Amino acid sequence: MHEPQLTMVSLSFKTIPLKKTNELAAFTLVVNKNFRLSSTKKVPEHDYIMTALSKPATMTLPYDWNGEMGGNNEKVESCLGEKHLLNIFLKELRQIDPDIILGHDLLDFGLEYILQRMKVHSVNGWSRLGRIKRKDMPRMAAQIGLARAGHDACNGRLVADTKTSAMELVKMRDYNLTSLCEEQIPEQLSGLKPHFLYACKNRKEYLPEHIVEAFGSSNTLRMLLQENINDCFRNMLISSNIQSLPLAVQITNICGNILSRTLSRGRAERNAYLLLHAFHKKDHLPPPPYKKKTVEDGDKKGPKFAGGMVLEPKKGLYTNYILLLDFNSLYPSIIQEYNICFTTTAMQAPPDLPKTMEEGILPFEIKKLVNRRKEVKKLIKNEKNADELARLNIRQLGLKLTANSMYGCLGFTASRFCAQPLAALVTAKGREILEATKVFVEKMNLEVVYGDTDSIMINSNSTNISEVMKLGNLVKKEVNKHYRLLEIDIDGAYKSMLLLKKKKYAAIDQNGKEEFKGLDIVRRDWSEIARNEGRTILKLLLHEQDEEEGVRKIHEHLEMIGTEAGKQRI
DNA sequence: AGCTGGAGCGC
DNA sequence: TCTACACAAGGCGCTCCAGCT
Repeated sequence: MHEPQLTMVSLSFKTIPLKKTNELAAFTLVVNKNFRLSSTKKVPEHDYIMTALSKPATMTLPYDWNGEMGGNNEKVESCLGEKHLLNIFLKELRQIDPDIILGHDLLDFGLEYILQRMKVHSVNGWSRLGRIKRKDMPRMAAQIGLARAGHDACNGRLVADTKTSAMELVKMRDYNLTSLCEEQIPEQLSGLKPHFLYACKNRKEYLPEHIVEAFGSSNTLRMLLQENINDCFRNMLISSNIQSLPLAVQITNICGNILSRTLSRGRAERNAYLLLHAFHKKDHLPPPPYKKKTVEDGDKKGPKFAGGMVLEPKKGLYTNYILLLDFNSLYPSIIQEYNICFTTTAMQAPPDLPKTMEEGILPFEIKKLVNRRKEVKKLIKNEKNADELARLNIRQLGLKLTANSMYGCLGFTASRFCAQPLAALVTAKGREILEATKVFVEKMNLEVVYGDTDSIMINSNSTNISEVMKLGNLVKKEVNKHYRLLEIDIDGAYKSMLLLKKKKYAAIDQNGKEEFKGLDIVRRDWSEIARNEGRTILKLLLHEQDEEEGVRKIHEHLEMIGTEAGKQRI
């Protein structure tokens, strides 16, 4: 089917303090009338920009304000006050009639806020936010403790929220717009001017008092509005960099759910749709929807069943190669290997393996996802066209994410298909497999130094990488003999490793790449200096093959830090 | 000294 | 046809720290 051309607006706005709340002071809409949801293009396109500014209740506009941005003919629509501004906003929205609204933190804040301001001024046309004419506003957070009314009001349009999408797709410390710009806007992009990209990457944060100050002169006001315009482009750049829209389309195609919900809600609902379709197709009655039996049942803190196994680490500094093996997609594989399903397995504790030979619906669906991904990967190998390659890559990612989220949803009490006995059975088999692998590897006269859930680390007692890989291949071959489709693979080899505790280690791999896991230096609750110095010291230790020499260098470095700190230079 | 609860990681 | 209700939401394992008895 031909993909439709859609209209997208990127929305950004600024507010200014007013009594106990904030008043809407300005907004920008960047409009693109040729947007394609599946496009993997990295350079955003737009047709025009529209900016409007109001004279806030507590402010005056600069005496020489002429409503112009200067330079490139960008006009600013100047309004008499907030209500006027809101009406202009609705008028524009009506004219543009966007299919997609893009912005940062729109779902949990932005849209709700705008709706709230419309309510304050009793703005009549509020339902123009969406595509259904409505009389009564949906109830808002202040009334019922929820912040989804703004989204609800945008019915008929997709809301693409860079914060929500980034939280799902990329691991970061903070998801505020400034951090997203730093980390998710590329250094360079052919087709975009470097200085513009640089400006987008380095966002200027406006605190409420800075916004007030910006109204002091035409120049500073123009700078404020320019930043607001840039925020629109920033969101476009971030969105295309994390590819949240094409990925959402893929996931929605895979699961058969609703696109707007892929963009706004959690993963359990997508899984539920996939399974409901699967049950229906097989003409099989799905299990009754899971309902929490008691309040404690769902809300009680703490684990409801046992999870993965963590092997006791043999602590220490290793300067031989440590071989790293792990099972490919352990939990999805276990579901297939043992035919674990609602239709095959008794819901009981302790759980027991199914006796039936008939393939369950859950393993069948996972198998389909895995096989489809294999097909896509095959295509990727032979594809030369960059656009098509990007599209295929998104597709395989969607398939992988969907397969991997199945187990999580089995254990999730709010899921339609919550089945904790099944989740418990999956993890029980996982523990059994890891333990058996450890015992088996030790029987090969090899030393297992650590392992977590699906991985195992073996001391190779060798400093020769090709020898180590040979050993790895041997272990892999032997372990894989035990299973029908479960598969262990070589993940790499650590040239040196400092193993401190469960889930805490530092290492350098065969290619010189550093890995720091769980240590204080990767935790944000430690000061920057402690993290940096810890890192420096670990590098000294790991890169220095001679332990004594490493320790000497560390002492030297710490002396230096102590002296510098004493002089208050740090 | 020992507990509990949470934050923030790893998988 | 109208009103009230509630809409959020992958899992567990392992330190480590603060706060308490």
